[in-house]
Amino acid sequence: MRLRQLECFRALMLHGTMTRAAELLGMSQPGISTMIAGLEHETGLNLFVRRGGRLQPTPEAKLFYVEAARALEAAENASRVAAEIRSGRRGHLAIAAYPSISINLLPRLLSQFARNKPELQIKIITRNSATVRELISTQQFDLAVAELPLDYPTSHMEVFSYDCMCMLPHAHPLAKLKQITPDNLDGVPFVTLFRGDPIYQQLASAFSEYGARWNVVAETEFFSTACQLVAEGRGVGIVDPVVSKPFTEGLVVRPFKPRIQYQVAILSPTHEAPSQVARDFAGQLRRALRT
Amino acid sequence: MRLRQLECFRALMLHGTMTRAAELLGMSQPGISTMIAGLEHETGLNLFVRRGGRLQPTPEAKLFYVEAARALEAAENASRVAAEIRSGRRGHLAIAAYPSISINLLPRLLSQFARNKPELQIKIITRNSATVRELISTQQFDLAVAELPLDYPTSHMEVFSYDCMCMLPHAHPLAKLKQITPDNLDGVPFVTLFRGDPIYQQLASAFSEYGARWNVVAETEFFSTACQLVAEGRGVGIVDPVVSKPFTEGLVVRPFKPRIQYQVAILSPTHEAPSQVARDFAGQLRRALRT
DNA sequence: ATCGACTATACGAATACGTTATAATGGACA
DNA sequence: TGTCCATTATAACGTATTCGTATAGTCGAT
Repeated sequence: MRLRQLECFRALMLHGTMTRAAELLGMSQPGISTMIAGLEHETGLNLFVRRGGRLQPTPEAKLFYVEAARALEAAENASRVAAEIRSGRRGHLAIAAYPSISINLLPRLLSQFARNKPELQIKIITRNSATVRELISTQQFDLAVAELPLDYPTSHMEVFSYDCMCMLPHAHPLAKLKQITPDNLDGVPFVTLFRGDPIYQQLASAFSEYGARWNVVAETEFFSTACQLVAEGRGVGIVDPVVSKPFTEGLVVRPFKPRIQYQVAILSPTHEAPSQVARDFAGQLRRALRT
Repeated sequence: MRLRQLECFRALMLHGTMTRAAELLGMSQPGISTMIAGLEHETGLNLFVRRGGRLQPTPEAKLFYVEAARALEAAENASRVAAEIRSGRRGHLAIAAYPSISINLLPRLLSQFARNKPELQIKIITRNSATVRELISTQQFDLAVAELPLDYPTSHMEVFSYDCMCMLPHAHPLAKLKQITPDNLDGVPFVTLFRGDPIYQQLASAFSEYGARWNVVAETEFFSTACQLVAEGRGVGIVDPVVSKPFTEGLVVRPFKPRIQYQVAILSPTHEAPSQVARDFAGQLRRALRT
């Protein structure tokens, strides 16, 4: 039993004559005739009685039609779903990300990506970078974004490195400088990430290298929190130029020397091949993180 | 998208390798390979990644599989239903019949016919012969059984004629005769059908022809009722030899002269072709009525 | 009787299907 | 490292299916 036969059968049942069914399916009348003959032969049912040169569906045809239509619809549905999957309109996209990126950049990118994809199920789970690393290794997510370094390296990792910028409140006197160095900040109230963070360590050695006093007045977990403190005038601070950009609105941002490196990475599952949607979105994410 | 492709896809998803899928479907491995390649090409989906010379289903394949399996099952179901229809295991059989036949013979035949046909829906509607005639002309039934004559003739009518027999209570003195004539029954209490019935008229002229006194002590609507009265010893009567046979158990039945003719007919819908089940059962019925 | 609308059959070309033979790939193991 | 084993992919080829055109047959209506 072939789908084409069922299609012809349905058209014939719906339109009464082979000639019209043929028009509808864009094929010739003899084509329909042979299709129907084949279907009758294969099913062993007399689907039509030829009376007066016309076809009349038998009771068997009416019974069979119900199932035939159902099967056709299921096949057509499968086709449609294939198209949806292909175009990324259907599928699921579970992303694990560390907090800073999942607050603003990720949802912004995702909602743009999901436009025109009504059947796409999106999940964002926010965890610290270590947990993200674990989640992706247990294949629970299609894509993950974590800060480096990770406890142990992963294959399928795409790294993005940034040089952190110095951020100052709007009317800060140092805003006139093109570039900030630790000696400019000697004794200036400073908002930084926590002691355990690589950023903290890099800053500490930068200040000691320049022989400047690092006056830490606040430690935060995220850049976004630090940005808010700086905006409130609590001090100056340091921030990455891309992921945290949305939080530096209204602040003055200047290059910082020496280089304070901040790295994030896009991680993919190792054992399972990533889905097309995941690859597509990874592309979007890559473009955004490269900027 | 062809069903065969979906079949191969399913087998491959379920069994992991093309080689095993091929075995399962009774075809060669290259056959599966080209089928899958065709499916991937037509749907535009990368269903499998070739890694390490093995196939690994992509997330897209898993999504698509759900719909593919559904479509396949629907098609297989249609096939199965076709087989059921063909063998008469599925369908409906609505029969209109006049009372005498629908009391015993029809249900007996039907239940025998419906054995091994679990999905066959049976309907028996009992009406007098005139109503039966109308029901069948309005195409409400697949088959009808009515007594003749009908008010107006119908095409697709198969007539069965019987010579009525005389029935006597068990120990009746006339039981010793091989054949009964009206003069044997001169003045004998007689149970007959109603005055409007052709049987009544035939009996009346038979008795008058033989110059015998017809002593009608009871009029009934059905032969079956008459039989019961005769069994109770209320009198003798007349009965058809086939349809009413089940009711003459324990009675003495003898040929009657002159011929009292009783006719029934199997009627088929005129406008619509009868279903295969209807034709099949008509055959059973014909055999039973001919006996 | 002829026309019009329809279905069935014959035949040929393109496509699909499924086979065998064979190449290519990669993992396991000595 | 090389060899064996299991797997997938490709090529070549015969057969079946599909669908077109041409044409014949059938029936009802005018």
